[in-house]
Amino acid sequence: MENMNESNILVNIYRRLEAHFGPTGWWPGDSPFEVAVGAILTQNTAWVNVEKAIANLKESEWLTPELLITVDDDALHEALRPSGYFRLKTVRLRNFCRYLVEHHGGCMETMAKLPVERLRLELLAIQGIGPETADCILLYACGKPVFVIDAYTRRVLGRHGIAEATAPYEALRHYFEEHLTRDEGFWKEYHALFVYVGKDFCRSRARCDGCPLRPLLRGREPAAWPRDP
DNA sequence: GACCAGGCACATC
DNA sequence: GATGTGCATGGT
Repeated sequence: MENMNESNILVNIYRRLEAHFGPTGWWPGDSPFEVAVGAILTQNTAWVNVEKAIANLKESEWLTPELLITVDDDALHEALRPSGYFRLKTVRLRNFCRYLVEHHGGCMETMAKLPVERLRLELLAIQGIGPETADCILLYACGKPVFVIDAYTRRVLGRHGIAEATAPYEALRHYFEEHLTRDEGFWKEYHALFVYVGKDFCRSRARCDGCPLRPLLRGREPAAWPRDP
């Protein structure tokens, strides 16, 4: 944290968001495995639809890596249908489950014992798991200190001129990781709060009223209303 | 009826 | 390296 000014700005942003939204308790889920499943199913999908798919998996008692690998194709399609992209997500979910079973005996806690850098590379090597999904699994399912970047994060950064919203994923991740105290509980909440403020206030110019970041960031906002990266 | 939602892989230029 | 497209459903 060599640049204390930058760190202070980010901490102040967090305080504003935390004061406005309160604790988010992210990520919702009854187990690390369920969190990982949710991370895959929520790709480009509203969470409310993911909940329906996860409820289907629980109802069918398929919410284990071993069973998700072996259940019937059509049956899994139907279970995942509410979360969209169901053919794609059937494949992606199974890719992750096969990795978990073959490399860690199907145990998330065993997987989480790997060093974060190595585990991140292994997750990224799975077809269907990109940087955001990998980091959600690392942070919320494994408790690893990685800062998740998503479309909402970029939107908030762009709207308020906090950082270069179109910067590469890794550049933004490192920006937060270098300027914030390394604390996975803190980072879990911070990412969730970016999603909340991005949804409620940064979606359009018309929704800016009452944004908890406006009093703090006035003067730092870009002259032009940026488009989503 | 367009647009968006807690992305990713792949093709093409 | 940037840009475009397919993937699917449900809410606004």
